[in-house]
Amino acid sequence: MVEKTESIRTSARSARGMDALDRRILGALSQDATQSYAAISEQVGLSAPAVHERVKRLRASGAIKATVAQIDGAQVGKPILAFIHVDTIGWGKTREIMALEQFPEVEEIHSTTGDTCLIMKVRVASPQALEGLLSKVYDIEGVRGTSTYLTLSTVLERTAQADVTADLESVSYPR
Amino acid sequence: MVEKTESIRTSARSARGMDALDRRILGALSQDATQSYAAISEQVGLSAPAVHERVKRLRASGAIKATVAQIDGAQVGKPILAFIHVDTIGWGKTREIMALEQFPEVEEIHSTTGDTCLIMKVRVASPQALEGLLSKVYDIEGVRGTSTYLTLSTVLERTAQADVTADLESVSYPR
DNA sequence: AATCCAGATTGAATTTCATTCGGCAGTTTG
DNA sequence: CAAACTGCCGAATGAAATTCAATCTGGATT
Repeated sequence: MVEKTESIRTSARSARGMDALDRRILGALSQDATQSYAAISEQVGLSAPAVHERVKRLRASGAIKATVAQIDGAQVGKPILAFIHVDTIGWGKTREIMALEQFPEVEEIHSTTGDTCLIMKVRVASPQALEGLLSKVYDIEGVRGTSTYLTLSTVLERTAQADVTADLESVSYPR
Repeated sequence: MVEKTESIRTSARSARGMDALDRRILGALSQDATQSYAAISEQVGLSAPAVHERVKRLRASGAIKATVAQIDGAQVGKPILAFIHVDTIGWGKTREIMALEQFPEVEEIHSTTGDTCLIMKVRVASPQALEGLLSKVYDIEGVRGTSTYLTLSTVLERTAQADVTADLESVSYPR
């Protein structure tokens, strides 16, 4: 019986949805993850242990994928940010694409619609490094061509994703 | 005399460069910023207060731009990730581009080279939301046209930037 | 060449914070 | 209607961040 209740409890917990308080917590953490649970609890109107419990759940469910430090690329010797569009023939070549993960210069790889099938976001130290990276891409079988867009300036860059403005009125403040 | 020494001290501190230990600390924090200074100190071969001192400096210098939680877009109701290329006529229209920052769906805006002048990374809840966003872009004066690339799957997504492999041998371990 | 000075590191001390525990209210289930 | 479960709060505990004084090292000045 004990095992049965535990399994039911677990499934009920994982099936639980996300409410406005969770989204507000995510919004706070997506802007500054260094603030204490006490500070967040004041913003969302909960106690610190309650916030901690929810954050733990959000981590377990994968809603919070990771907590990381954002590094200024220019200060670590990689001032060049570029987007590379890769034109590929057919599919099933993802194994070789995966090999690009070995290069720390590659920050993102997305499979997309459109005439170009792959979009890469790379950050390199020099034009030579970019050239070397492009040659590696060309070596991949099935790559028809590439288009590179050098970033001249970054106007906006943020990670905030939780939309808080939707249901603020549904938040219940205690006391 | 006293004032002179102080000014020299300040300038010397801010002009201080970044060594291999700083890069290793950045590498650790860019992968997981929740780990304690004690854990990082074991990785880099320093004491915990020394690591803390360096991290504080890295924050002040801007090398660590922020520490944020990475949110799973799909779990917060925004499953659609897309890149929008904006073709603009001339320049000086950045004021109106800045207005796009008001939309939480817009995560990044880069001014780039190539036939398209602007690359945007957006995360929206629905095709309708994407359509609404595109109509806002079209309303901006000087926008000639746009190209949208829907992300089918994200192969790689990371923030690690500090290159550690470069100068490991130059790291000096105390004692 | 020797002395002095600035910066960095260390280990200990302090304080803040994360984490756990018991108890209670609201809600759902049987 | 009762029982159980979920989620919250307040207090307590443990660990971690943060500060401090003292020491060491490297470099510049005299």
